[in-house]
Amino acid sequence: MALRQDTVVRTALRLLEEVGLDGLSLRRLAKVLGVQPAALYWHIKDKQELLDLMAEEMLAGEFAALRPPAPDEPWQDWLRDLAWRLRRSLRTHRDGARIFAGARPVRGTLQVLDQLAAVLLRAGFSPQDALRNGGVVVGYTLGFVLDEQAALALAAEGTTPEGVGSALASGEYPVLSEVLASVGRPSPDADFRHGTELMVAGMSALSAAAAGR
Amino acid sequence: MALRQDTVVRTALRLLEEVGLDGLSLRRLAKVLGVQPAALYWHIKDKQELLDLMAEEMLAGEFAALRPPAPDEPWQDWLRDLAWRLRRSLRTHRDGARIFAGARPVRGTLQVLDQLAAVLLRAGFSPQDALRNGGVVVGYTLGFVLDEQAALALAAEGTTPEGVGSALASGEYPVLSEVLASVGRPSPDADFRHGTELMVAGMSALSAAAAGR
DNA sequence: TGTTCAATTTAACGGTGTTCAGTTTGGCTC
DNA sequence: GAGCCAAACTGAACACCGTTAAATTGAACA
Repeated sequence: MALRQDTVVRTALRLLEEVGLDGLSLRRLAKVLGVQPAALYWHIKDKQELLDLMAEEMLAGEFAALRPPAPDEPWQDWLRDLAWRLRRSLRTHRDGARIFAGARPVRGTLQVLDQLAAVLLRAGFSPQDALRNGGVVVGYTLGFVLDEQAALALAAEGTTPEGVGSALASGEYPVLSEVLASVGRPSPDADFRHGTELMVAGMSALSAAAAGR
Repeated sequence: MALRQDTVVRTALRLLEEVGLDGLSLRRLAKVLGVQPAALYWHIKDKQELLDLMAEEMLAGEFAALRPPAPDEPWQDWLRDLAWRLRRSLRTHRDGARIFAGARPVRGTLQVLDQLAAVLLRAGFSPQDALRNGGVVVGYTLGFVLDEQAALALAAEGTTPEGVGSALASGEYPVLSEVLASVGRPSPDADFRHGTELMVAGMSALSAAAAGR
């Protein structure tokens, strides 16, 4: 039974879940596939290409049916939804954000940016602002999930023993530790919601300022 | 003459400029230092620890004298300045954003977050919002420079031959290509300025909404 | 039945992070 | 100055890694 590229990619994504990005090697992947390492090079050019394809596959899951906004749907709602989809597709694979960050611009990304630009244009933004606002959404979401998964990996390997805990307890960051204590353990979902609201509000405010001038 | 940790770190940063993150190996670093590879392990625990220290050193340059806001300085100005400093410190080293993204939370980051929280608190934000808004600034900036340097690396290795050019020309992304054509080559500085303005406007809008309720 | 060609194996090359037992070296005390 | 001790480094090895080239399988087709 011949191997196909997409089974290689899908298996790589499954293996990723077990071993993480740093543990993902072509030799290990080959072993899982029951094949010699060199055989992979028939299906992919590079390890980098494999990572690119993995990034694309990650997006494909969530954006396969990326609907354009319903006729009566406010652009704000559509944009929030897109940000959440993007976050989810990065989050559903271990180290997903790191892979995405290291991948060459993928078909999936371009498609997302394309739709993003289209919707924002129709919402009345200038081409320039449509492009930039789209970039803000993607950039922020990537940065957010990157932090999120870094914290997750840190917690997984040992309760962040000296990294953050003792640094905070050391009293070197008085405001931060007090704020953290008064707020309680933050909820990533709520934090991200805050971020999306912030962006939507910012876009409205900026375009209103431009229009009123 | 004995080696010291900070010469190791500084030399690593210099070497990084030549070879990039993917080309940075301990053996190569050892050769530059005129030392056997194993000697490095006297000064650092891990390659990861070296990367963490490099991330810290990167921030140290720009934030060594991070001034609190002047008494009469609006928080918006101070915040814009901080975002620009952060971006600059990531940009001044090749692959800086990737290193920062892969590093454990560093003293420098915590210090930045601490000051950020302090300033936003004084500006009248709730502890919760101060924390979240700080996270937005850091997350967005990281995501932005990540994209920026990825594009830079891509351009450096060969005019992005099939990656983006042909994909755009293929007509699969009509809106995006038209917008790109009409806008012209975007300026990263102007784009980032747009992002910071967006965030500042968003923060004001959100807190006004909360206050007026 | 013989040929072609996609798909894979075998074998190797040079490089990587990391460990460990031994050796040098510089500064301190006696 | 002699002796010591710990810090700093060497030498050699281990187990991996990505990647390449040539040789080999195996099935479809003429």
